[in-house]
Amino acid sequence: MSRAPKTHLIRDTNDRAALDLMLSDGPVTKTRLGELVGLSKVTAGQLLTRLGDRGLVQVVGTQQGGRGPNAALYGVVPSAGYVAALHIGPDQITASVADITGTELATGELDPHEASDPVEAVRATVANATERAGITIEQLRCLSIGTPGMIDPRTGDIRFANDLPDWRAGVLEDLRRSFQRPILIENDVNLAGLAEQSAGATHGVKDSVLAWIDRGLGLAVIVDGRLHRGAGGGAGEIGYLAVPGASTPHGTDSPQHAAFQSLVSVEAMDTLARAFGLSGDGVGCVRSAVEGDPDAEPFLDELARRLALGLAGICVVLDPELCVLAGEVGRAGGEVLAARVQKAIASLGPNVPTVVPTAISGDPVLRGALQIGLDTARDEVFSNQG
Amino acid sequence: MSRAPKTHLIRDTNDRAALDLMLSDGPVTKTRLGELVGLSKVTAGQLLTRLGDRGLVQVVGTQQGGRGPNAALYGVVPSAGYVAALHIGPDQITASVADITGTELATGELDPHEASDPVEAVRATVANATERAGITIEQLRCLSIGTPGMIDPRTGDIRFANDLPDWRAGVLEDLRRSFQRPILIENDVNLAGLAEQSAGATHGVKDSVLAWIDRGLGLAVIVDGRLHRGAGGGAGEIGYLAVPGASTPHGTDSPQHAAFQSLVSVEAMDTLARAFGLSGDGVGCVRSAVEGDPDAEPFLDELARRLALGLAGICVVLDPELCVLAGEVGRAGGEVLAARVQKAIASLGPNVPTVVPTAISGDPVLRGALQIGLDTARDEVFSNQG
DNA sequence: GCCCTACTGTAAGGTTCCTTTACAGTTACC
DNA sequence: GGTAACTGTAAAGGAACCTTACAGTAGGGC
Repeated sequence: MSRAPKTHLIRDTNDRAALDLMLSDGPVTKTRLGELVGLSKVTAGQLLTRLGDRGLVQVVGTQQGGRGPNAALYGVVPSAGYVAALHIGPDQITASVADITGTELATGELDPHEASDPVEAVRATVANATERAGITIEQLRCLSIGTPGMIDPRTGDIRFANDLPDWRAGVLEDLRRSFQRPILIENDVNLAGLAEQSAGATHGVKDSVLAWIDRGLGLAVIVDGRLHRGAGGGAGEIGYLAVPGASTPHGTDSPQHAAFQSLVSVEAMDTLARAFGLSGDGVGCVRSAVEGDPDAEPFLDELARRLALGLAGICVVLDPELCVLAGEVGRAGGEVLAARVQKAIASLGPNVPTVVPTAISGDPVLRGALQIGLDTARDEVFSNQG
Repeated sequence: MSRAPKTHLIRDTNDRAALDLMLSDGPVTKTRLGELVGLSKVTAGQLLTRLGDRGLVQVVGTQQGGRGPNAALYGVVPSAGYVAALHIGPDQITASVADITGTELATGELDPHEASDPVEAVRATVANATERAGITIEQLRCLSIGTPGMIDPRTGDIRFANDLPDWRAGVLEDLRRSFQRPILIENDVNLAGLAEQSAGATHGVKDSVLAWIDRGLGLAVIVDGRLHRGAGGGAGEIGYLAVPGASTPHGTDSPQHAAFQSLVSVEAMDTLARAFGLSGDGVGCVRSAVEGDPDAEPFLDELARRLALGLAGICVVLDPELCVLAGEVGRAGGEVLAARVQKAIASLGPNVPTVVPTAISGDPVLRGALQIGLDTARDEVFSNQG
């Protein structure tokens, strides 16, 4: 350990606790801040003066009502820093810009086919969003990016993303060089899991999983309140999961033709719907079934059974408290599908989680990306090192 | 956050860091302690005086060599506390007594059929071990117990243990009443995983799993350096894992006839050995194969293939860095089996951990139980509350 | 054999950070 | 109009750590 003055540590900790508190609970008075952080009124006042001098907090109003003078309310200065978050999909790139308080200022979009390479695509989308937000790219403290594929947790770089041919190892370095600031790349499903945890169905739950059922299949694993990425960033790649009734997967081919992926996913469900004599695509049939169409009932049961086959294995390994169904299929299936999946899991093993549909509105991947971007931006802006 | 004097926290932290350091690195001088904990020589001296007054550390010798006066070496007082650890098996109960430094003083054994109930069995075995260690039961700060079955992480009580009919919910309460001190009950496979992590193959590894292949089948999941128990304590009950090629499990029957358990385990291997025309039991055949018997080769290959079918699913979900094969089969299979399992996993999915045999000698369950017992005893003895 | 260097261990004084106490000033309620 | 409850600041104090200083001890070089 460093021989550094250890007493600074406690002040830094208190400063950061106060900032986090103002971010989560909104503006507070000196006295209330002291109570919440565990400091005396006097020390809380000194703390706020200090943060005010650094330009991080300001008086944002006065508290009305109650006896005595109207206490000043202190809040975090929104312009202390900005972040940009992106969701990279095969056919669309979405960006969102927010200030340090987490307030979303503007969004931007781009068709990736319009850009020659990832760096150009990111730069164009971010430029679009920052312009609408009325800030410059230079004011961004951090860029966070959600993509399909596997990210190496050691380097933070992409290992491979099947659906995005241009996004391969080295992209991180290119982006860092181009933007000259922290860049975070994270798997899209993992980000959806983080979004669910910070503002959705798994909020406050220690151990949970989020199953992403869409074109691809994925799983976000939350253990003890933290996202588990795995040694090589491959945790949750359940498209490859061997499931009884599917053909045994082989090698590291695309999971499209392997295992769990062959049973569920949007494509597999289209096929399944036809097999049940239904018209329309799989997701449409899920919606019909949820809305009460009796013809689509057996189809929904079979879908629940298939999902349970894979999820039961996951529950046997992890025993999560909660299992969220997300992605287009999870959202379409809603409470009805979730209840059936839970029942089917119960028939397959001893560990039965509560199964629920996602509770995030909007794009959960973008939301999660914003989350991790804000986390690192705050670490940077609020730290006393700079 | 309590309004309590926050400044005590830093002193307590330093005291504890010093104690942990003396436990892991052995006796140290004042000056060296200061360097390692990050304190000045003066403060380190005050710290040691304080801990000496509390009877926790003492001078255990002097450092020879080097200039100047021979510095006094300070170490933790072994008699500051004792713990007992137990491993409950269907046919044998083993106990081990250690002092607060982790030095094992004595062991004891008992045939559980000699005792009328769990409390009696534990009391008799512990009495045996403490007597041999030259201490009394009253000197024990904590008892830790490893059993098969599921433990509820909320209450710490047993939910059920198929192999131990007398060990059921309520045992924890009975033991607490009888011994009037902290009692910890933990799943045996989880304890083996902890032992492996603190002194075995997964030492220093953040994400790992330990597969226990014996009469029963189990998995210890270590995520980010910490044991993952699951919401209901059911994480790692992989006997129920659905695996292609095994019959689909059903309900919460004993896993004996279900899924992964039906493919591997000592009994399944006996059957498998006969099917391959081998004489002797399954474990014996594993040993023969490892020692180079060509007739047993195909048997070992099939065993590795079966293990990989289940482990591949686990790797797809968790992507561990290391996978340990433990239990009687894992130990017998050694490096040879581990290498084949790793190769087989590589053919089944994208996440391939390093597969190794257990590196713990002796009873890993007892070792793990001692570990958690020492952890809580130290928390208690070293805390400043009492 | 002597001196220098490097180390131990303690004493004295200083810094940082937080706390309590005190008080002047402000507002709501009775 | 008085009292109670609150805000915000000033002054004094305590807890924990730090540096500096110094007396004393052991090894190494000449």
